[in-house]
Amino acid sequence: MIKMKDIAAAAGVSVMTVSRAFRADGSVSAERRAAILAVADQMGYVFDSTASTLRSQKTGFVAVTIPSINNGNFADTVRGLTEGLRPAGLQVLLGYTDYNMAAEEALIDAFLRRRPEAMVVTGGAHTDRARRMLAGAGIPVVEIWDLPANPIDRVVGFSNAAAVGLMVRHFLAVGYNRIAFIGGDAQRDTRGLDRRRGFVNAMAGHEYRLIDAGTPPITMREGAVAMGRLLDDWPQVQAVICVSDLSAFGALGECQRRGVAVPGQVAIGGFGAFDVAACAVPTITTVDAFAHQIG
Amino acid sequence: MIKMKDIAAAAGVSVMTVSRAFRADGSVSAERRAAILAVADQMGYVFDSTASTLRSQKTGFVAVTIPSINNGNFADTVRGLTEGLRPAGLQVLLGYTDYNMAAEEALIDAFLRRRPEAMVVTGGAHTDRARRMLAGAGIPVVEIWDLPANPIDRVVGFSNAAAVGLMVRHFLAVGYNRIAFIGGDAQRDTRGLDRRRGFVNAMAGHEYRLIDAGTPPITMREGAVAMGRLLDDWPQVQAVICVSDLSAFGALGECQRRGVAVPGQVAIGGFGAFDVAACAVPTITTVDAFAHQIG
DNA sequence: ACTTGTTCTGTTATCGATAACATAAACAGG
DNA sequence: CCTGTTTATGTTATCGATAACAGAACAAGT
Repeated sequence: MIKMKDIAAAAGVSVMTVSRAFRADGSVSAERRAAILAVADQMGYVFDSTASTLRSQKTGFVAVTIPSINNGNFADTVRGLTEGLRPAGLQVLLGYTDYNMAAEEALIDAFLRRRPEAMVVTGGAHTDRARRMLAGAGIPVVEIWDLPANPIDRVVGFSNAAAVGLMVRHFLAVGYNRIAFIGGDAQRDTRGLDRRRGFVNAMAGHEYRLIDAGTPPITMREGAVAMGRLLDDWPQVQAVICVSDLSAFGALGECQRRGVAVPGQVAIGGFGAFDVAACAVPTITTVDAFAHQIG
Repeated sequence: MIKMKDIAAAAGVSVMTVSRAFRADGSVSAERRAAILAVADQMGYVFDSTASTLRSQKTGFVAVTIPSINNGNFADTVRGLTEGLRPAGLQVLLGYTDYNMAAEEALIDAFLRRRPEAMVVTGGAHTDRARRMLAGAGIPVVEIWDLPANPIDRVVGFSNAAAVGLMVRHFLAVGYNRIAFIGGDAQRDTRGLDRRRGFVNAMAGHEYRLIDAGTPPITMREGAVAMGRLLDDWPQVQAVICVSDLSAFGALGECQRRGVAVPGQVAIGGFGAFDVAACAVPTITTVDAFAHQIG
């Protein structure tokens, strides 16, 4: 592999001058710089940022962990991050945790070895070791999509509980009193848990049911299955709030297959303002978390 | 920041022994290794892979470019890649191109500077410079989701044209003769273009329409708009094939809003076997590209 | 006792760039 | 014409780990 030394020799300058020519900070005369870049291009040189990184202690990237890449909300957040970091010359190093705190810990560990200049993690719940690693990394840490009780460093998020509370109050105001919540089990998805908690709190004094749809992320299919169970167990249900629009869409489909009128007989709400909520017929009531702006 | 030298001093061994202890290749006696790791853990040491990378010339990651992260198909492929590379100790460095060859070139350039051990790119169409960079990088290059006429190196893909041809023949066999294709404009998404080409070829001798739904990726909303235009212009249409399940779902919604029976009056086909195709009521005919297995 | 091999640890040089410092030439102002 | 400043370039040491080589201690086989 060709390196700066070779370019320097071919261009008749020192290695340092080549290095400066690549940095484009104006400290090399214009014609010399052009000549160096031409030589480099002609020789097929590719800048080696591994060496640059070691000496300058700048990796030029920000590590980001999200629960799942197959989720339009987190994808939007990552797009926002990528766009926001680009002007600063920073790239996003992306990893996903599968809604699993142990996997998150392993990912954070692996990322920190690569010396990111900042770290963005989704949610405020982490293993103790993960918290310690993040706190001791000496870089900015941002927790997103949540409002942790004791944040590690910075936070860009919202209260998932309050957001669902809003929807519950909306449904109650419209006249639905018997409402169910479809969500995942308690172990993993803490944002989903917060939403459930928000639901339970807001439903105080009203009749409600909680349907466990399995292990997060709850898919469309799982939403449909859960909706079927709900309709079997509690036919009087007037409205359903699902942990996300995807499960809400599955629930909607199950209603349609059973001939249950939506929203005439049962109203359906979701979370996340996914495209599918707006394009479904009928549309699904949802909460927009402004995923892109979080990024 | 604490480094190996500090661990070595604290543990009373040489730096090299600490390095070996971290590699866990059995070349350090078990008790000494345990002692070193204990010291490192107690001192909060975080391995610095930027230095390791420079000396060993191994970065431990594979760079992957996909058109969009907000797409279940590519997300599945990335999951497959991540899982497949994990046993080899390799991580995925992910970037997205927004279906834009110039952006892809910039991304490939940025990735190659970081010295990935292999490179995976989606599709077989690249700028000349991107092709040259990939071919000259001295690492394995894999083009996926396509069957390029002249591959750069390795290929894991399928013929998008042939896949849509299958669906056309299926529709013709079922008795639909007037079929339309909803897809993106010609400039960017070459896989979408291939699908359109496959449609046109398979429809030879039959009446068909091509609806331009805008710039890829075609969203659910754009699919709905395109379907509206199609129904206005060509009410006799019997079946529609969309460039992906997302636009197909949008098209389905438009039919439902207009009271057009699906599949009674118009049949709808998509591409990609997204969850939404199976959960929609009625379901959407689709083609499964085995996205996870490609990864 | 001697050779050979295995296991464990240490020493030195190095990966490819850049920070920090040094210097020569050009320039400006009095 | 001199001095102080700016501009453009070069020299040296260094980032933090690991490859390559070397050697000591010990076991096993002849």
